[in-house]
Amino acid sequence: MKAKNITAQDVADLAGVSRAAVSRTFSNNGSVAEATRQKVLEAAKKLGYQVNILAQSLNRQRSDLVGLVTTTTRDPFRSLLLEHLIKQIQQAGFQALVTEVESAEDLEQTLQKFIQFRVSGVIITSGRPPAEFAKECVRCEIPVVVINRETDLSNVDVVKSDNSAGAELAAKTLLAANCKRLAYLNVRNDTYSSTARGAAFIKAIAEDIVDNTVSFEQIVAEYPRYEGGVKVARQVFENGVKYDGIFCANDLLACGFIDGARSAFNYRAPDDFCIIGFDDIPVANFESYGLTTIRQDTSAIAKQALALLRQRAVQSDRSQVIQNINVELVKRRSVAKRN
Amino acid sequence: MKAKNITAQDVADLAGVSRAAVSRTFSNNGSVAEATRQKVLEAAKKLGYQVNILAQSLNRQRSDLVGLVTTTTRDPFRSLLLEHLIKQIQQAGFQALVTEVESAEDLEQTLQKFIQFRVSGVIITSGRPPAEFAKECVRCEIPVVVINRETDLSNVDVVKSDNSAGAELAAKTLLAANCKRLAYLNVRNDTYSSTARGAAFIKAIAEDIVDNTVSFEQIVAEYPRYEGGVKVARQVFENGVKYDGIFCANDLLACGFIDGARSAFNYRAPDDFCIIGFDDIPVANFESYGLTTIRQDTSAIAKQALALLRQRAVQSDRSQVIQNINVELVKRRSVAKRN
DNA sequence: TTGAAAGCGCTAACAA
DNA sequence: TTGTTAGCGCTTTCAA
Repeated sequence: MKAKNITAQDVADLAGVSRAAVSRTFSNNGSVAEATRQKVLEAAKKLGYQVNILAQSLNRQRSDLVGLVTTTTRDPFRSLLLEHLIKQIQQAGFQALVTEVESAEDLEQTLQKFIQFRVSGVIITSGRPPAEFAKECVRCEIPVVVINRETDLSNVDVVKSDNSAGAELAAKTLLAANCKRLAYLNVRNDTYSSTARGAAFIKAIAEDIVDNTVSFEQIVAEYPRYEGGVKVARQVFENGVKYDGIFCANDLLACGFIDGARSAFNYRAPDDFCIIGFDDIPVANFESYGLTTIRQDTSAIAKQALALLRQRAVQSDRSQVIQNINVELVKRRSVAKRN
Repeated sequence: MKAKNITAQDVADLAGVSRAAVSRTFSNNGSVAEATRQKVLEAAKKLGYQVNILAQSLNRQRSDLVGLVTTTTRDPFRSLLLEHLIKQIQQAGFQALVTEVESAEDLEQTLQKFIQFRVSGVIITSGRPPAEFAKECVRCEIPVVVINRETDLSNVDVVKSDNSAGAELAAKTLLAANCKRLAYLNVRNDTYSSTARGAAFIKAIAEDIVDNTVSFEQIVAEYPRYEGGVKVARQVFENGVKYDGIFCANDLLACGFIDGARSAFNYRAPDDFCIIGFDDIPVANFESYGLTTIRQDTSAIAKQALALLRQRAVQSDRSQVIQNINVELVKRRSVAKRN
C-alpha cells in the first residue's frame, strides 16, 4: 500500500481553492490574493506538498537545469573552476547537471542527454562540441558556452583566460629577471590553451631572440601533470642547467619540474633557474614551491559563463562572443633577478 | 516563427505507426516488431527526435537523476571523491545533479529541490540531513546515502572509510618507528571523521601511554587545511621539536605542518619527526613531501554508495547499513626508524 | 504485435 | 483575483 503522491489538486482541495491558485502561489506567477496565498501555503505545509518540477518543466518546455561537462575533476585547476561554476549556476537559480566525459563519444552522449532534459544551458569545459549538437541547440534554443577552448561554431560563446596577456607577463618577468636561456615547457598532447600560451610567449620574446640576446627552446614533456614535470626535468637537466628561465603550460607541470630538478640534481629555483607556471592552483603557494605564476580568475570565468548563457537565452541569434578574462601575475620565490 | 518541438507523435506519423510504438522502441519496453522498430528509428533520425525525459520521468514518477551534495569541491580529497561519485552515477545509468552547500540551510533547500525533481537517490558528502528530510524521503521512497559522516536516521545508509583501522595503522607504524612523543594533529572545528581518527589513535596507543613508554598530546590547529598546518607547526616547535611522531587528521594539514616546521626551524621529516597523514591526496606523493599516509579508497566508497542506493531502491524498508571501507597504509619517506 | 485512451502533475490563456 | 480548460510529451494498461 503505497502512499499517493501529493499533487497541487490535493492542496487545492484542502485549501478550498482551484488548482490554478496553487500553481500561482508556488510559481509567484500571476496574481493571487494574500488570503488565498496563505490558505494554500498552509494546506501545502500540512500535506507536505512539493512542486513536481518534472511536470512544471514539461509544461514550460524548459527545465531549470544547466548541463556542465567536465573531465578529471580531481585536477586542482578544474576542481577550482568547477566549484565556481556550480555555485554560479545555483546563484542564477539553476541546478547543475554534471557529467564527466572521457572521450568525444562520451561528450556526444552527454550532450544528447542534456537536450533530452531540455536544459536551460550547457557549459563545456572539456572536449569540442560536435557541429551537429550545435545545430540541435539552435533548434532547441539552448545556449552553449565553452570555457578555455576554441570552437568553430558561431552560435557558441567562449569564455577564456587571456592566454596571450599571461604569456606576455611571463616573458616580461623572465626577461626582467635577466634570464637568457628561455624555454616553454608543454605536454606532448597539448590543449588549446597551452598551445596559445606557448605561441604568445614566443611572440613576446621574438625581438630578443632576433637580437640574439636570449635563446629559446620548447621543452616537451611526454607525460602530463606533476609526474610529467618531474620526468622531463630529469632528462633536460641531465647535463647541467640548460635553461635559466622556464615558462610552464600549467602549475602542476611546473611543480613537478621543480621537484624533479631538485631531487635529481639539487638544482633549485630560483638559484639555478627561474620558473613560472600558469593557473595559480593552491599548491603553487605551498612553501615547498613558492611558484610565481599567472593566475586565472576562475570566479570571473564562471560569472561570465553564466552571464553569456543568460544573454543568449534572451537573444538566441546574437553573434558569437569571445570573452577574454584578465589574468594576473602572482610573484613568488621561483623567480629572482640573475646576474 | 519558432520551430515546433518534435514529439513522439511526429515520429509516429512519419513512420506510419502509433505513438505507443515509438515509446516502446525508445524505452525497449514491451514488444515491438523489428520492422516497426526500424521504421521508427529511421523516422526519428530523419526528424532529429529526442525523447523528452521530463515527460518520461513525469510519467514514471521518477527521474533518472541522483542528487549529490558536496562542499568546497576544490579540496583535493573531495574532488577525488566527487569524480568517482559522478562516474559511478553515470555508470549506473543516472545523471548527477550536483549542489554545493555551505550551510545547513543550503542543505535543506537543496534536498527539497531534489525531492521536487523526484530524484532516484541522494548522496550526501557534507552536512547532516535533517530528520524531516529523511521522513519525506521515506514517503517518496528516495534512497539516501551519507559518506564519511554519521546520521541518526535509521533509513539512511552510511559509507565511510574505516577510520579506526586507519588510526591503528598509523599508531602501529609510529610505534614501530620507535617514536616516543606522539601527537594527534586536528583542526579546531573538526568533523566526524577526524574525531573518530583521533579517538582510535589514542585507543591504539593507550597501553603504551599507561606503561609510560610513550607520551601523547593533542595538537589543535586554529585554521584548517595547509595553512593551518603551517601555522600550528610554527607555534608548536617554537621551543624545539616537541613530538617525534605525529598523526594528522588529513594530508593537507600534514603537508602544511611539514612545510611550517621546515621553513621556520629547518626541522624535517623524517629526520626530526615522523609524520603520517590521512587520505592520500596526490600532493602527498609529491617529492617535496613524500608523506606516509592512510589511503582512503575513494573508488570503493563511490561504488558502495551506488550499490546501497540501488539496494534500497528495491527494498526501501530494509534496515540501515553502515559500510566500512578498507583503508591502506601508504609508506613514504615521512616515517623512518628512530634511535 | 499493435493502437486507443487514460492519465502523470503542472501551467497559462481565457473568461468570469 | 479566481476558476475552467486545454494542453506539455510520454507511458502503459487494455483490447484487438
